Amino acid sequence: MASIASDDWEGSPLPSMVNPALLRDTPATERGARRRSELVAAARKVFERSGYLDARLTDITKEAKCSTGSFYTYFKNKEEVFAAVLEVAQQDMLHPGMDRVPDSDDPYAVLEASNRAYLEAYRRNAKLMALLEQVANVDPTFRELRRRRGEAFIHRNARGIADLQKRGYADPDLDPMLASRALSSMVSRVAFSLFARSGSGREPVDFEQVVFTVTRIWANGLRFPGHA
Amino acid sequence: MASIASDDWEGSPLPSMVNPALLRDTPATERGARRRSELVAAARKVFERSGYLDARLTDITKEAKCSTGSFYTYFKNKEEVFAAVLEVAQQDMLHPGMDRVPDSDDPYAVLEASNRAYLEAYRRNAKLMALLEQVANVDPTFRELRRRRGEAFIHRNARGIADLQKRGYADPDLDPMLASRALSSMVSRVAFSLFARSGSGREPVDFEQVVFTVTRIWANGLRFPGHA
Amino acid sequence: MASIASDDWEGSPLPSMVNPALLRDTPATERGARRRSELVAAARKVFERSGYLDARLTDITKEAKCSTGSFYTYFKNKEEVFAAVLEVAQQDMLHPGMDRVPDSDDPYAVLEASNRAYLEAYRRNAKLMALLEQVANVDPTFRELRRRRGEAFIHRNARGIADLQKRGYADPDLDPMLASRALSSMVSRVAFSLFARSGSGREPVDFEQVVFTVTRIWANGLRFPGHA
Amino acid sequence: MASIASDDWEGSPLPSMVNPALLRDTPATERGARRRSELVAAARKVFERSGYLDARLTDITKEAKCSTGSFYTYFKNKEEVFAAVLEVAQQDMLHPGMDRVPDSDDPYAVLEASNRAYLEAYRRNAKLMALLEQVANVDPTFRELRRRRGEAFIHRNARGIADLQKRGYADPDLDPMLASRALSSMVSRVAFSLFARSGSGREPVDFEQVVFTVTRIWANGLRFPGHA
DNA sequence: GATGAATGAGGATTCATTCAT
DNA sequence: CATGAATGAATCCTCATTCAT
Repeated sequence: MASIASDDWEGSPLPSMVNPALLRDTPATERGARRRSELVAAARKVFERSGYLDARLTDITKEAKCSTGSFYTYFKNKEEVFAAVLEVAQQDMLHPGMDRVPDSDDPYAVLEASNRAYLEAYRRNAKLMALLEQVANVDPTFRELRRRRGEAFIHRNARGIADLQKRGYADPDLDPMLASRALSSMVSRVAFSLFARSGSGREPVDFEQVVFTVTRIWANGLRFPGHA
Repeated sequence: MASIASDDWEGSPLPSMVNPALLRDTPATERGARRRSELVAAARKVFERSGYLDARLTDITKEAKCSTGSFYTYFKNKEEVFAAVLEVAQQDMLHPGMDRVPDSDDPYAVLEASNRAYLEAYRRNAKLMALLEQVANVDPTFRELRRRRGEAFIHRNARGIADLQKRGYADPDLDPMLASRALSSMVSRVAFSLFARSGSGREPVDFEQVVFTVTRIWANGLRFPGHA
Repeated sequence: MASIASDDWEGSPLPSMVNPALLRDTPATERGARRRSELVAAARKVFERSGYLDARLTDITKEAKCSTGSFYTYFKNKEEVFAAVLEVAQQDMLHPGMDRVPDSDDPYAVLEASNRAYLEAYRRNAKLMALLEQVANVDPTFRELRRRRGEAFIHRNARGIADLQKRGYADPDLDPMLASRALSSMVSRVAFSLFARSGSGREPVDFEQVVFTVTRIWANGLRFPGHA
Repeated sequence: MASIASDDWEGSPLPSMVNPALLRDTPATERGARRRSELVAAARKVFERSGYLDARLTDITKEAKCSTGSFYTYFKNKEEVFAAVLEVAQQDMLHPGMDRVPDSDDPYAVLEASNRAYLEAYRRNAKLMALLEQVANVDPTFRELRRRRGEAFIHRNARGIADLQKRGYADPDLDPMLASRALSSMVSRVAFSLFARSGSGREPVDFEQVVFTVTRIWANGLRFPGHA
């Protein structure tokens, strides 16, 4: 039970996070590769600054100091650059500290480490996650992407829960799938509301306490044994 | 502890769900009132069909069988009709079955009734909720509206949790505010993912089981006593 | 046998020459109708001046002294204005002098009158015909339009030829359909090459001689009797 | 009277069908020659597939498996490749069976053989002919090319007709030039409408019957003697 | 000679909002 | 109050051609 959030895609088991149909061939020359990177970086900057909808293609090219045409050498449209931005971000979101998770027998410890890793990654990429949320609510392609990712997590966590139930470590009355959906949603949503939202007057939260809280509720919720 | 979800606005304590600044005076004549209603109904239909962004004002006037100009007699812009649509929907979202909630001493029963009422209302207005989600991610006004509503719920539920803790009915190690945020998020997000998303291949869920699951996890999560 | 040309649409039996799908509703107000007419007139002028491909929508609106947006109030795109231009032109192309055709028993006289009427109409609308030729070679919609018109004529003339054959007035060895195609093509193509082409160094032709020639060849070709 | 169609260029008396100004020097190396051929072949394929206007230069280079830059080594622009394509096609259009035409005294036999040869060549190169038609209606250079060719044919055939008239074999009332224009147009246009148009629901025609029909009408039209 | 990345002018189209009738 | 025509700023995208490598 190493991943814990739904509606998200951290720890994706797939080689590429985004629909490969949205990605085209790698540039042939090195100059091309460099230019492409510049565009992706510029796009991320612009997206994070202005949001997906308000980002104009010319903003991106201006930021990348290149012509409009060059943009179209590498991407078909805004959707496609955004996919590329996500693709790059995936490197960072990919269980970066998962190795630190003790493969111990203590389900609580595993859960906590897992949650911490997830929340850290989320916080690091908060703006991008907010962006994804925005885009998913606007572009069917990314809505579907988000949905599929979420379901994958829910299924994975559901298997973990079923396993715990079998071993007598979790409330047997709960439907694993539904419980997984509820708990996974909880984590991802807490992350979103605490990190992703550009807080108007949001007071900073104690990160460790967030980890503790979601982990504790998760454990309690399933009735992990031995946590008086 | 009668309300349970965050990021949402069911059970709003405020007289009007939406920023009053967005609402203008009631039309003088009765014909005016009727025309306004027709426009709001048309707007809701169009919004639900096409989404907020893709809805054109002319779609709405066409649906309402009136002229473009008339629209501006009653609303300043898209934002304002959307506020009016929400305003109307609030009638239905407002704890419609809250009366049925037994004001018993059993926190579990109260919680379950509360969750059921929330989820029922959510399901009834699923399309509109999805819409609000979409708009909130696009229009700062509604983003702020959603945020404030959510925080209000979280605060209310947090008070309930603190109270239970005081009475020895809930895990004293949890921070009431954070726990509330987590659990409230869980419910609203489960509702969103099950009801609001136009599921491509979503299999229908057993509504009662959803109620049971979120309630059970909530109770477990807080360690309600006496639920073997 | 009153019509004689193929690949063309003079004397169309249909109420509207152009695909009705390309035409939208009539403007509601009179001002609208006027504006629409102005745009159609402007479009015709621009098309004849610059050709279909080189005509920019802004040229048309500039010529009509109205804004870009107004264009789109009445037409969806260039294709649609062009259809409207054709629609208007049809009034003039429609057997304008057909009444003068003596309904005599003399097939030759009928044929000659028919050819004269056709060629006159063609000459009057020469620029537009050249335009249609150009557009048909570029836009599938109009290619199909031209084809259907042409075939209609060929069929009609084929019936006339078959009738003459039955009455012993025409070479019985000829296949009516193929003969019709050949002769109809001849007339329309002669008209095109003499009138429609913006002649660089074209010397003017004697119109009556053209009428005589195509009629004579047509009659000879079918072996009308009695024309020593 | 060996050639019979106008608006076309079969049987060209000129060494090169296209304006020599459009053709540049032969490549020096053999590799260069091969590359050029590949480009021409690719261009023809692309033009026939997409039409002249929709053909992008990159489509051609992609088809030829070479770089954009290489294209410009051999051609100045689209116009120039198209000229090269025509140049190559000319080999095939050149009266390939003209030798088989019996140089008999029977004008009808000569005419029939000539028509057959023309129609065969047209059918073989149908797509290219449709293309030329398209380009001629768009590009002044090729419009002029087509016109000049057509006029050359008309003149040649007019001389033939005048000769027949002198020998008492043809209707003396006809103006040779106009009659030639009409009859030549007939043949080329029949060929175009039967072979060049990608027929939506075009039923296949009996080729020999086409030859017979146009020949018979031509002969009748001029009043060849002895064809009861 | 070959390559393919870079350029950027140019045109179509949308739709919220105004205002004359 | 109702109507619906008029407006035009604002962007996206194409693709022939050039030129550095």
